[in-house]
Amino acid sequence: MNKVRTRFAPSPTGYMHIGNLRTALFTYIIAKKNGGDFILRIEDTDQGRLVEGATDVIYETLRDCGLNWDEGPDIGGPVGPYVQSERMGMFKKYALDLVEKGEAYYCFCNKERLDEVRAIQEASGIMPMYDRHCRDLSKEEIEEKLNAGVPYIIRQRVPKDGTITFHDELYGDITVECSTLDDQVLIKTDGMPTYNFANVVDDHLMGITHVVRGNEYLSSSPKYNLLYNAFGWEVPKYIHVEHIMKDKQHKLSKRDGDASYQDLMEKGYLTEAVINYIALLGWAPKGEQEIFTMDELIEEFDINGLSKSPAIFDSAKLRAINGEYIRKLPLDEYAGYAMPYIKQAIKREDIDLMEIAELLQPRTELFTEIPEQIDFIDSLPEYDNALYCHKKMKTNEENSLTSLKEILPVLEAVEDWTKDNIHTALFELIAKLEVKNGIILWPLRVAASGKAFTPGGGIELCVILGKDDTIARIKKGIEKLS
RNA sequence: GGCCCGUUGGUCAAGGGGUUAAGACGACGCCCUUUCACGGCGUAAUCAUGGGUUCAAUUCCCGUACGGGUCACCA
Repeated sequence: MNKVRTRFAPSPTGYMHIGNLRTALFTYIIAKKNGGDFILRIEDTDQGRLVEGATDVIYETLRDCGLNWDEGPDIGGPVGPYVQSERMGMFKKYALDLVEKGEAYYCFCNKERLDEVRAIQEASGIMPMYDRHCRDLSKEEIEEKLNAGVPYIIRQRVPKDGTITFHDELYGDITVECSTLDDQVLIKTDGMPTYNFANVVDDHLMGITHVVRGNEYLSSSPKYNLLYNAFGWEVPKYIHVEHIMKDKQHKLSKRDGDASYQDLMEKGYLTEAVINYIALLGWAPKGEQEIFTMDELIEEFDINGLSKSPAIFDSAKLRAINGEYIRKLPLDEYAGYAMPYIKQAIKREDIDLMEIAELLQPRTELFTEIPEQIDFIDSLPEYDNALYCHKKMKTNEENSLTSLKEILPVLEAVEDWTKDNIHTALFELIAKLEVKNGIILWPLRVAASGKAFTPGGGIELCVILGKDDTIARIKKGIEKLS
């Protein structure tokens, strides 16, 4: 049995769409699961879309994600070149070979005639298709036009009737009528191959055994098969994967700023979490485990778990997975990611940032949200007295005022401002007053932060803010409530 | 429009002729906790629809609706 070889063949657009990344992931996993090779081929023949530095985006993203290729433009390999623009010269002879076999033919129709034919077809409501005007030209006619230098293209000679069946590993056998298939162009007027033709030839020449690609190619697969058959080449295994959608109707799109790997990185997601999440989008593991390392994914992956319908991208789920990854991080590593965001919100210098990081870690789902979580530390925000009212704590503005007044002298009396000492002092107060913890601690939190939700409780806030600031904020609270 | 593919809770989805139709996220409730979060425990679903086939269909077949894809000398 041949060694498994898969390929990822992106166009360098300067942008790594999340759907493409997922295709790359599955492609990589299928190769590795079978002990095979993962090949990177850059399809850069669309001059119109060429973007400076775009290939680097592909390299960086793939490397970040751990999708390391065994052969590719930068590292070479036995079946290079791996950049499609450098392969352009080699296709014509394969097309000529097909002409020789009667599987393809010269077509001398010019653009004008083609447009005309199409216009008529559209007007009469039939599917636009080449009318096969040049399909049966005699040898002499062809000779003559060739000698006269008439521009030509080469078209595939699709059978006029009968059916063609191809097999997809996920969808099974799919059969279509040959009569619905166009005599597609293989070689263009400029002598260059069309995408579909180049793809078939490249995949064969590179020994690709499993073609993993987006579902949009499902419809053109019959033509691919016809081509493989015409050459007498072995057809690779096809695995068509469904799209990732924004909602039921719309694909994830560039303009919404949430469709690329880079977008997600900017939003504060971890690479591992993104990979883990997109693996789960449109693929279901056998067991109940959901968090996977790359090695585990390779181990667990099974084509049968792939979904045949589009999946909607759910950022809430991604957040949750991201949070899980963040919580598992060792504190120093967490701090490495979080510190820039912490520093963004905290400018005062009497704060122990590491302590903040520790408090923040179990409460972080997105690094980018850190600043707003801790913006109360530098300066107490304006807040509404309504915050003092908490039904479960049974607090209201009145008893909060009383509590703050009780708290003030107690905290002022704390000499050594440590968590333990503050804790002891406050709980002695709670015992003395014979009230529930929340009666004292909820007002304290609100007065200290001006927020209902904070990293850490009232006591932690006291420690972070320091004695002077804490006292000042309590006084402010008393003032507001009076 | 022709052709191809699909349709299980708000989302990702398991399952696949007889089941209490998994699990996760989200939501809600409770417990734990000095609040939030974390953690723990719960609650919520006539499997798009109409016909068959069958003792029995969410699972098989056909139609309908809805959604997606594709119909270039673009990749």
